[in-house]
Amino acid sequence: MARTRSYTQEQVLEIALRLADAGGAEALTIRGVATELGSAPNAVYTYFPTREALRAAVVDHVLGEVDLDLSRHKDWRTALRHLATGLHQVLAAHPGVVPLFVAGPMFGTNALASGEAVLAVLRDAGFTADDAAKVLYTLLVYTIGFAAMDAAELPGGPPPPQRQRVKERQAAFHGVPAEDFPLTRSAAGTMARYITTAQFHYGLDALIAGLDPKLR
Amino acid sequence: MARTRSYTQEQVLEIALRLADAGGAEALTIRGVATELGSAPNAVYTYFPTREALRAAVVDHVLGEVDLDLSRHKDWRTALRHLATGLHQVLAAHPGVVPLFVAGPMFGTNALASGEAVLAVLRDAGFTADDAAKVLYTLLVYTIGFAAMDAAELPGGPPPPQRQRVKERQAAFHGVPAEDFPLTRSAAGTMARYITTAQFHYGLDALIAGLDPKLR
DNA sequence: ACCTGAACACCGTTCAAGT
DNA sequence: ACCTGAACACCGTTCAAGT
Repeated sequence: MARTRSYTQEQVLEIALRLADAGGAEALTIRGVATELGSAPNAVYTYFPTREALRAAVVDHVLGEVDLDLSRHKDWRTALRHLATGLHQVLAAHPGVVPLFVAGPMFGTNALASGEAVLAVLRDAGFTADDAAKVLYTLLVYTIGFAAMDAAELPGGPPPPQRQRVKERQAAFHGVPAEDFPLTRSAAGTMARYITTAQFHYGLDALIAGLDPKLR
Repeated sequence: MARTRSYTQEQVLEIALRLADAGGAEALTIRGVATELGSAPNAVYTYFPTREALRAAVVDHVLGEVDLDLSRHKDWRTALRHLATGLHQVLAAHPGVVPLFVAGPMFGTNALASGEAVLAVLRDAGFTADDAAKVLYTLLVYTIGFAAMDAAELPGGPPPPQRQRVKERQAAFHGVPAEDFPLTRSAAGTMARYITTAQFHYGLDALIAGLDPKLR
């Protein structure tokens, strides 16, 4: 007989996100979700056909946390900065989900909506459709790339405060032999700060500045 | 009694790289290496203490394929472009290793050597040590980020020719509903080409151009 | 239509034992 | 010092069966 689902897709999604937040990307498993659900592992396949489908859905779910209203900004630079900053913040808050972002979404509803919003801003600013798309992807590569390299060194669980991480990294760079790598060693302080939002904005500002001459 | 190793670390490393090239990052497993070695799984721990250590060693091994001699370039822009292009090519040739690059190396011999080379070029060009390090990281984030998003959509095995991949992507973007996402849909041709070296250079050129005003 | 039990073919890692 | 056998605690996924 027809029976009703015990859970909604949304509920399963939120459990998956909680697992990733608590234990990193590796903790987001079918069996882990099943345990949280109190069901057998294969019951999860009622809601998502594969582990990859579940992961893609989590990505688009998290992307929904980013503010996509770019219409209020008067120029494209501010709009791009706003979107990249918002995405950066959401990714930094969910480091366990970041590795999944690298693989996509591309075709999730929120992914398409955010892309469409950026393309509209760039069209209004006079970019060709071709240039607009290239600019959009460049921005995503930098933002997701930055978050991915940041998240990769975290163990799982809620991210420790930036101050503490910088301190630990400083200790690590202190171990680099000054005889062999003098320039690296003397830049240890800066390198320890690679994970900060200041470093993120350094690169972001350079990128946006450099995209400028592409405008007709 | 003391017995000699059956293999060198180098040989184990090359087996691991071959596994990643043939089957993607997921195929680079301790047990897979053991099978290739014709040994029990735990024999691999004679050569590397953990799976993570093996993966980090593979990353630095692959990084050794990149040409790090930047001294012959007359300006820093050309030097940066040369390094990024070389890294891009090596990463494109080993998509299965790219996910491991996101996690580091940072402290491998080749990683430190390449960083030191870039810092020297930027110092000679008049950058402060602080700016030089920031520029270096921005370049790495973009290059590794681009390769990671590229590699993520590949199944494992030798990468198919770019033409074929673009064609497949074009079909996928053709499925986006034009009523809801008209701008995305009309940029489908450009988006299908996100994986090309032309797209890589578009963003790279913008980035290098934008880093310019940071110079004193 | 949804869920369970049981199994298959995998993982990384550890421990005690052999040479 | 190096390697093996055996085990532990995991994976994703499939198949047949129950309600």
